[in-house]
Amino acid sequence: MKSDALRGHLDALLLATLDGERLHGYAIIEALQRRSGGALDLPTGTVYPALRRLESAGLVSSEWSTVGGRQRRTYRLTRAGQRALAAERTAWREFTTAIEGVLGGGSWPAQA
Amino acid sequence: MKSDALRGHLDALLLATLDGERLHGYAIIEALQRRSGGALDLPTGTVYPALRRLESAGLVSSEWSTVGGRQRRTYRLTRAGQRALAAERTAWREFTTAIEGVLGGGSWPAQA
DNA sequence: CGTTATACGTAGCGAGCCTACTTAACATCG
DNA sequence: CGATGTTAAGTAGGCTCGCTACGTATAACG
Repeated sequence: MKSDALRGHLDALLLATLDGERLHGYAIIEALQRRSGGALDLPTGTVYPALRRLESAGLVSSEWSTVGGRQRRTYRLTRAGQRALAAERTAWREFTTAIEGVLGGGSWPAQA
Repeated sequence: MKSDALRGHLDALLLATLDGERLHGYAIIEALQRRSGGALDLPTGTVYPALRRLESAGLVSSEWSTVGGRQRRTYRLTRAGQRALAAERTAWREFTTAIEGVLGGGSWPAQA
């Protein structure tokens, strides 16, 4: 998978991963792998800064917890994050509809 | 529509637009608007350089034709371009499957 | 004690789309 | 005939954002 295909959709992925559960960064990466059937394998250098961005945008919040001596920063969605997630899902549907309108028919059977 | 959502999918759009018909740049932009239901309104500064890239990659070829004194560069898919389009369509399906695996269920009903 | 896995993080690069601009022919209106 | 608008093609430069390449630290395992 081309890596710039993700452009503009990363936030939606992260928000969706945190929908309904609290996870720390490393676990988010693993959850993305699992849910995408192995297609998404995001490097830490992609995910951690993105989580920071989301936090400073007020869409997620985080807490430090020390588990077995290791520091883990656990994230969860804020109220605004849940709203943003809903908006992202709508935007995703509009986006795929637009692209598939073009990719779709190929020779394009006019109005159908 | 966020403009960077397009990132990495523009080539697929252009190739698909040229699938089965020969168009010049301006007409490609109009065709994209039409087929996407108005959602895609790409500026010339996006489309023209992209077409040049595709041409130097051997995926499209172009011919100058002078219509009423105006120069029009008409593009069409090459054989390699048709193969690339098929690959792009497959990649698109994989991409959306991956994203929807994450966005999809929300609280994620495990295996279904 | 060395290596691997877990876990977090930053600096800087690069691809690629967009903004802003330029050029040019023709049509229409005043 | 000059001005304005439409069709048509193009380039230069900027900016965003994910990625590569690092660096840090603890625990587990041999």
